[in-house]
Parts: sequence; structure tokens; C-alpha cells
Amino acid sequence: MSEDVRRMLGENVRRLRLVSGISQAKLAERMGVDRAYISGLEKGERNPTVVTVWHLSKALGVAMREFFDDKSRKVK
Amino acid sequence: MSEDVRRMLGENVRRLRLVSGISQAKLAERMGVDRAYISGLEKGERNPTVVTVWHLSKALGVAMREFFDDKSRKVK
DNA sequence: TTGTGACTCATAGTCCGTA
DNA sequence: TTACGGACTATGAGTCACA
Repeated sequence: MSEDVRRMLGENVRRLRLVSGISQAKLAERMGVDRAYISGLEKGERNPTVVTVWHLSKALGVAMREFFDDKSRKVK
Repeated sequence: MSEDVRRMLGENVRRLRLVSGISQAKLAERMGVDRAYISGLEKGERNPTVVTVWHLSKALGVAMREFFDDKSRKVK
């Protein structure tokens, strides 16, 4: 289901953000977006565009593909 | 620039679609969207959401990350 | 087979507050 | 520090007729 995509993305955003050790507010500031949006994103309630994912990748210093690796998936 | 993301994505969609040997119309049919949308996508004029990319990955039978590999980039 | 402009409707994303 | 909600504006989704 496509809801899974949003959830997976949100988990990856949170994971990568925590790895870089910054708050939602700091991430939002780096991206130039609202902090409330990051909150919804990480909870899988948002369906961002690829440009937004690109902003995320720049702000967190990771490749865009990092956001699409399903860490929860056991096989394949 | 973020325009580059749209262009890169469009190029990857076209590349992966041609690899699988189908027309824009066929891809659109598989995704359940209008053919005109695929046209705009491949030309880098659209900024799709991650759910749309997910539909693309299902229709073309590839992983989502495939759409974010920058084939035109020489180094790094 | 693909590109394009004009279009409607849904939602991305903001800004305010409260907890 | 984060979640949540309402009201708002900008922009993406998705279609169509025509070239």
C-alpha cells in the first residue's frame, strides 16, 4: 500500500535526523520549511514531493536514496 | 538546484521505461493515470510526490531508489 | 507515439495557537 | 522538545482536446 511508503519515509527521516543529532526545529530551519511539517512527515502523515525530499537530503547531508531504503523489511 | 531533481527524475523515468520497452501510454495505463502526465514527468516539468514515484516503481518493476541515481553525474 | 496549454480538485506546506 | 489542531495559500495530481 502507498501508506507504507509514507510511513517508511517518515521513519527514515527521523532515523537520519537523529543520526545527525538535530531537532525537528533545526531541520526545518535548514530546509526553510515549517517545523510542524517535519512533525507530520516523520509520523508518515505527509506525502512530500521529490523536491522536498531533495531539501531533506541537503539538510541532512545524505543521498536521496537513503530515504527509500526499507530498514523494516526483513527479506528482499 | 531543485529543478535538477525533476530533470534527473524525468530522465530516469524515461530510461527505465525504455528499458522495459513500453510506451508512455502503456506506463500510464499500468499506473492508472493520464498519458499526458507521464509526458510532463519525463520532461522534468513535474514534481511528483513519493506516492507517485512508488506507483512508477510498481509499474516498471524497479526499486524506488532507481529513480534517484544520477546517471549524468560524472564524479561522486 | 509524444508534447502542450488550459483546466479542476486535492493536497503540499504555512502560520497561528495550545498542550 | 514534540504533537496536534484550525484556517489559510501555493502548488501538485490528474484530465482533455489538439497538434
